[in-house]
Amino acid sequence: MISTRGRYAIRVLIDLAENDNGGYIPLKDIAARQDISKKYLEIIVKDMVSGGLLVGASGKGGGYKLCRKPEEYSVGEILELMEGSFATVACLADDAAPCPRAKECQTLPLWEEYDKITHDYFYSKHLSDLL
Amino acid sequence: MISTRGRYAIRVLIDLAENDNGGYIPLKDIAARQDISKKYLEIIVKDMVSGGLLVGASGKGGGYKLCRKPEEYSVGEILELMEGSFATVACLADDAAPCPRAKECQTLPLWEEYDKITHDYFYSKHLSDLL
DNA sequence: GTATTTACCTACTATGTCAATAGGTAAATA
DNA sequence: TATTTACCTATTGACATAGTAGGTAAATAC
Repeated sequence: MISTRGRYAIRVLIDLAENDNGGYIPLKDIAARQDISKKYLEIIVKDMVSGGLLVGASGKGGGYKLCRKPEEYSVGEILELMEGSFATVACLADDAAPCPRAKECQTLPLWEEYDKITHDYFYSKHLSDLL
Repeated sequence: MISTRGRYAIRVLIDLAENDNGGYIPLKDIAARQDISKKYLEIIVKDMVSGGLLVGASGKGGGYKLCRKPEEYSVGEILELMEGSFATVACLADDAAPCPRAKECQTLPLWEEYDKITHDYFYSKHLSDLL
């Protein structure tokens, strides 16, 4: 299940793309337009900055703006950054302990194929497709 | 993320299919072979019986057995029963309150398409494919 | 008809994650 | 100097997950 972290991140990027005026856009405005708690968005946006999805500037006239063109953001990259990974079962998560049953596990290929479908779908979609 | 409820349910069905001897198989044996807590499996298996995935019989010689042929179980049906639904975002869950933003939401089609891909994938796979 | 084996039932619990909130400090501009 | 903004640390309530504990009811074997 994709959480608010990933979903809100995408909405922030859409908002920034559609309200782009060349300068920085204050989080207050984004939060108001998107009807999301500004305080909660701060946490999410902070991770987006450190993850290289956008840049921030403090002080008057500050705010956030995109650091790439919308077609250069894949949805998969955004979700993977915000959700950790989109592994659909625990044993395929990035930080999972190696499963001792993996070799003979009859369900593993099912999850692996689904993970691949998921990966391919979200990496084929870009921010520009959502505008 | 698919939880142990759905994953263990599939493993129980695989175990029953592969150890089918025409009669009932005690949960104790399934739990031992699959290395899953029998107590926890009781909860899962109970829901599988009430959901029509298998039948149980009490007493000596009792246990569980499949009530259909393996090719008549779709993975999608199993997961949907055990996980509630496999909606990938909260606003598409079966019990979700209608989202006031749905009409103008620019991300909704992204999630809807992914939900459809997920649905189609899991309903195309059957227990017989996993044996 | 008693002992044994099995399913089936209700309740409880530890742990972790999610979705925030609270209350600040630092930086940049007017 | 005042204002606006990002940025930082800590805390919280609600809920889900993955179990555990301790029983009762049903069916068969002897």
